[in-house]
Formats: sequence, structure tokens, C-alpha cells
Amino acid sequence: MPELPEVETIVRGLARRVVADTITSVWIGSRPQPLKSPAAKIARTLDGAKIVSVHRAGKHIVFALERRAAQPASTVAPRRPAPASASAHWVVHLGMTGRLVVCEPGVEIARHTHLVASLASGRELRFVDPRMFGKLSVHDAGFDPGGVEPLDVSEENFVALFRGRKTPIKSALLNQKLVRGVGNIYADESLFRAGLRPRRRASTITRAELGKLHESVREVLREAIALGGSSISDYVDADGEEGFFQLQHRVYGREGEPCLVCKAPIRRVVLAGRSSHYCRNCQK
DNA sequence: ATACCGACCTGTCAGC
DNA sequence: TGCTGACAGGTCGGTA
Repeated sequence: MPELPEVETIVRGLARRVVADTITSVWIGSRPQPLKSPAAKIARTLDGAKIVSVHRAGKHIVFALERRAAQPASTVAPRRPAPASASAHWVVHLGMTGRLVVCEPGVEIARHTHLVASLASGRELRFVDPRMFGKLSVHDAGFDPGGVEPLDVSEENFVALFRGRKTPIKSALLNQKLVRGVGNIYADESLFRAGLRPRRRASTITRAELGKLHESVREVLREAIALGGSSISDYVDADGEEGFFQLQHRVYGREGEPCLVCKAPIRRVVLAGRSSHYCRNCQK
């Protein structure tokens, strides 16, 4: 479901609600599919941890946790040093249908709830994911999913990613090891704005066109974040609010409808197993 | 290296 | 009303 703008919106909402809160207990469901670390390790890492920050890395949500180290057994410590603490990261990928919700404990547990973290503030943070394409993991060291952040990368570094690649440009954009956070909707929308067909081989794209693509990707992502992401069927952010960028889609989901620039019908083809939408006139 | 495909899962919606 | 198939925002692994 969520791509970079949706994850960014969710992260901002979560940060408002749970930063500085402490996890007081953890319940994990019986379905192993979403768990990419052992359940016991996830529970052990989360339980008692303070949430220091929430941020986004590509489509991943990263909770920075701080755990107080076990108190020394000695009781007489007149001048105790600052309490030792250990840091860890809880990483959530929402897959297609994952949601993180913060709610009161009394709220009915939704179907397909896989994790519930009780918070010291009295609320609960829940992970719900019907299709179970989402992933939960914990990491003692830092977490780096690879790829560059499209909103941070320079034009020069962006252009270099595609040099010499024969793969279709859309496949390259979807490759999270190159650019992280761009998914099917924003790939199609960016390529439309850049005037590039999805199947165009990356290696045949000129420097100027790649510069335009760099600009288009960033523009689309920034506009989508400003509107809270795209709500196609059931996406809502951490506050339960829908996004509005779907109203700005120029090609995605518009098969057969007239191009907003030239009126030619928008085409839909399948590329790498994904629906791909483009205008034959406006994209080369 | 690359490209296509199915697999992983459940839910929804259109069409018959 | 109910069945069937297509499709869905994402990734991964196998095979040519």
C-alpha cells in the first residue's frame, strides 16, 4: 500500500504520538509471516524500551529505542554514573496493507492484528496487516536499507545511478537498492512528468532527461507529502486521515481516460508484473 | 547483469 | 445470491 509519501505521513503522525513514550508490554500474534526477527527477540527488545524517535528510511519506519541497562546488583552506590543504556531499532515495513495505529486499549482488536505494544501513557501501538506482506524486525546496530533517499540525493548522484543500465527506467526506479521509497504510483507519475515511457531503457536516456526525471521524482513526492499521500482504497495515516494526492494523479489509475495534456487515452501495460500507465504522445 | 514469472497472503469488486 | 477471476500501494527467489 504505502510508498514514500504515505510512509512519511504516517511517520510524522506517529512521532507526534509516541516519541518519549515507553513500551510497557508487548503482545505478538501467532502468525510468523510478518516477523523477520524471532518473536522472542522482538518482544525482549521492545519491552521496557523508550521510543526516542521515529523516522523513515525509504518505505521503512524506524523506531529508535533506548533501553535502560539492568541495574547493578550493588545497592550502595553513592555516586552512581549516568545510567547505562543500550540503543536498538525497531523497523517496520508496511508491505501492501500494513498499518500502525495508536489507540486506546478499549478499542476492539482489528482482524489481522499481529502486534500490540502497550505504552506507559496508557495507549496502545498496534500493527495490523491483512496480507502479511509487511515486516517487523529489530536491530541492535544501525539500520540501512540501501539506496539513496530521492528527496536528499543530488542531481549528479541521481543521474549516476542509471548510467549504463539496460533495464527499463521504471524497473530501475522501483529498485529499492538504487532509489528507496518510490513505488508503482509515484514511478508512473514521475515518468509522466519527465516525459519518459516506462519501458525506456535507462542507458538510452540523455543526461538532460535524467536531470528532468530527478526533478520530477522530487516534485511528485513533495506534492504528495504535502497532501498526505494517496488514498486508493484503504490507506489512512496514523491519525486515521485519508490522503488527497490521488486527486492529482495524472496517469496512475487513469487507463482509457484522456491525457490531461494532449487528450490521448492513457495506456496501461504490464511491466515487471506491475500495472504501468503512460501517455503515448507525451512520453518518449 | 537482466527480465520475466510465480510466490507470498487476504480482501474487494466486476461480471456472469 | 453466489461463484470466479482479476486486481491491489511490495518484495523475493528461481529460471532462462
